[in-house]
Amino acid sequence: MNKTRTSIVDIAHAAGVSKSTVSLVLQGSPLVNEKTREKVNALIGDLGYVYNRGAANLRQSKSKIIGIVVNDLTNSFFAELAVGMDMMVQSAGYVQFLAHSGESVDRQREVISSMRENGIAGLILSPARGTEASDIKPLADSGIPVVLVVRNVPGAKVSTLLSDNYVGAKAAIRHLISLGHSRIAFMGGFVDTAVFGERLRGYRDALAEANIPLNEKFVIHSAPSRAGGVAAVERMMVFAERPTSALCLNDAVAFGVCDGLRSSNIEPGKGFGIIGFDDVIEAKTAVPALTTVSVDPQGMGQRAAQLVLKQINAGQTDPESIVTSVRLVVRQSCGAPVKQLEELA
Amino acid sequence: MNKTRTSIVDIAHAAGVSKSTVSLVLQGSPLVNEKTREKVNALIGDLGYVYNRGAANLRQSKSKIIGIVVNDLTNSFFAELAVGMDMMVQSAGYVQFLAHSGESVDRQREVISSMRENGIAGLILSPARGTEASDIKPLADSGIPVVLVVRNVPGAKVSTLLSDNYVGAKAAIRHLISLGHSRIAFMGGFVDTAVFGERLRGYRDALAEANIPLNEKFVIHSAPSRAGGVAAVERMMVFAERPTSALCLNDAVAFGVCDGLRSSNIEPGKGFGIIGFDDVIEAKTAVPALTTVSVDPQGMGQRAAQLVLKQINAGQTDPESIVTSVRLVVRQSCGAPVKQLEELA
DNA sequence: CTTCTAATTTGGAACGTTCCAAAAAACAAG
DNA sequence: CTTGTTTTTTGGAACGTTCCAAATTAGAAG
Repeated sequence: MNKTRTSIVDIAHAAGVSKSTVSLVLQGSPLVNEKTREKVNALIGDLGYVYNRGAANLRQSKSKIIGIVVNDLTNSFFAELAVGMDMMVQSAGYVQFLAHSGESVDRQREVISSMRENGIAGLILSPARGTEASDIKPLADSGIPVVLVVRNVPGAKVSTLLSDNYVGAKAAIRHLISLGHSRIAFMGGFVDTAVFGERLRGYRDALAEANIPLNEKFVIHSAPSRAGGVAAVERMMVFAERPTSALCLNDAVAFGVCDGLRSSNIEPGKGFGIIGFDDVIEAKTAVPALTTVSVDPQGMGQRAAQLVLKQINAGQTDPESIVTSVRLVVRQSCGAPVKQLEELA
Repeated sequence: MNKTRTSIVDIAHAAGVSKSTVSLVLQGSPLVNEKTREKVNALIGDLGYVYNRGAANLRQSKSKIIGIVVNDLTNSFFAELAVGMDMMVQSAGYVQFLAHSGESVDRQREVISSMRENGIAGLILSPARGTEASDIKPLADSGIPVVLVVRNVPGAKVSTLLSDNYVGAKAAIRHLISLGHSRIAFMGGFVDTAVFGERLRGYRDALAEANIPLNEKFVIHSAPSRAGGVAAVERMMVFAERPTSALCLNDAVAFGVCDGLRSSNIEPGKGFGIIGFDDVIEAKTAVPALTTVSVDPQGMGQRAAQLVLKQINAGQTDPESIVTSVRLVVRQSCGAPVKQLEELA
């Protein structure tokens, strides 16, 4: 309703002091007299003053905004990641521009440039598939800290926070082997992503380690989604010699694989061992409970936020690469005889 | 790296014109000569100038930022809602502060006030449980359009966009009755939310309509989550006379109910009919595919964004209340003999 | 070459804050 | 009552834009 919002000079005038004094009060400076501080604070409440952070940012040429771009919010792994970041960011007194790129690099570019115009202090990016170093370069060059999370971008000279995909996949396969499986599939994912490559490498090496020959047909590509899992099973069913278990690219695929098996009257966890990757919240409550490589997305989000906040505060520091450890959580879907926990470094 | 980012006066100087002219170019004004426009645009590219929207906002005392607060991003219904909003907001040339309240009113209050300091043009709020009208009042009073989505807040004099929970629930129960069920449960949800109340009312009325007496025990409260669905089934299993089907508060609960039934060796869709509410993406691909009341969260998000954008552009308008229609999507989980589609107004 | 009009450009004030150097006030000591 | 010291307060410039009224330039007509 108010034509013009009340500003610092309005309350200064009302309190009979200068705007500088009010500013000092706002910043909690110890320089002001206790009496004036109280008077000013009272007026602030009465007049319904709201601080204009934009103006402050302009003057100080810095901001309290962190940009976050996530490739797919509807995937609960990334949603949890976002929630973790949110927690950290808010409690550090920052706010976030949180955007969803929907795996579109164009969209992502637009969003990043819009964030740039709005003056972000740092950016956390879970890049869309096909993101190139040049998409991030201008931002990074202008001195804004950038943290890449979950997926790496080849050639980008910025900080990264990735999970240990190789070790996780290897541990999962070892576990399946220890349960007596030898025909083990790898399901889901597109070949052009780094995550897929690393997990596949873990799969291969673990098989090699156990002298199990690799059957290329057992690497079944599909969309990294629930629907993709269903599709992968359909593809598998026509094989003459079928796998008896599978490591899935992620939990979404694993759930899809369960769905697909049921459609073919195979009971997941009994007739076929399944291991996922990520450990989203539903993994625990699903039936059968999903054996999976836990990545702790929420914790990862928090760490990413911490990292970017650290870099903002430190001015400019060198890019840092963190690999977060990962652990296999054994539940029912792999058909393990007993419930047991295996920890990894 | 640059000590100070290049501003409008830098390019003005380089181009040998005044800052006003550059500003005109930036705004795409038809007043500037084609030659100067080109020269300026070239320099903008060369010098790596980035527009400072904050400064512009300060001058014009308006902003291109929309605040969005969602109670639970890890619930895929709300995640999709957020994605829908995101699409609309971005394509209107706005950016969004998207925050997650985690069902905490305190958190929500903090977040809203922080958004206010940062100068949002409008707010879309999917309120945390227990939100009161007073939490929104100051914002609305200061003339910032607020749209409440999914959940209403009693006493708040702002626009709302809600789905037709009553009609949807009624349709679902009618369908179960038409399949021959008479012992129908209502599962999931806490009694203090409006959504729960409306859906429950639809359940009651549909039963009354068919002269089926209401068994209070068949209304089984639980958390509105997958885990809550599992819990509800456990509670149900001890009944002497058990329901043969259930309407669930939402899809998450419905999936949990499926999980719970399987644990008790009941095949969802065969031994027990299940209907969800929301129609999240996984509903279609799950096994059995979930019969559910489709709310189209993404579309709802888009409409909410449109509404708030409309109000921003229109200056101040009266609060508007929209109820979005809803339709029953019949799939496998209700045990329907044939696949059929029933449309509602 | 004037004069008139249309097209283009331009200084400065303003937006709401912070920062700085300096002024004013309060207090202490001589 | 000085003088010195400490505490508190204060104008104005600055941040990067937009807006306005006014100035300048270009073009047309006489």
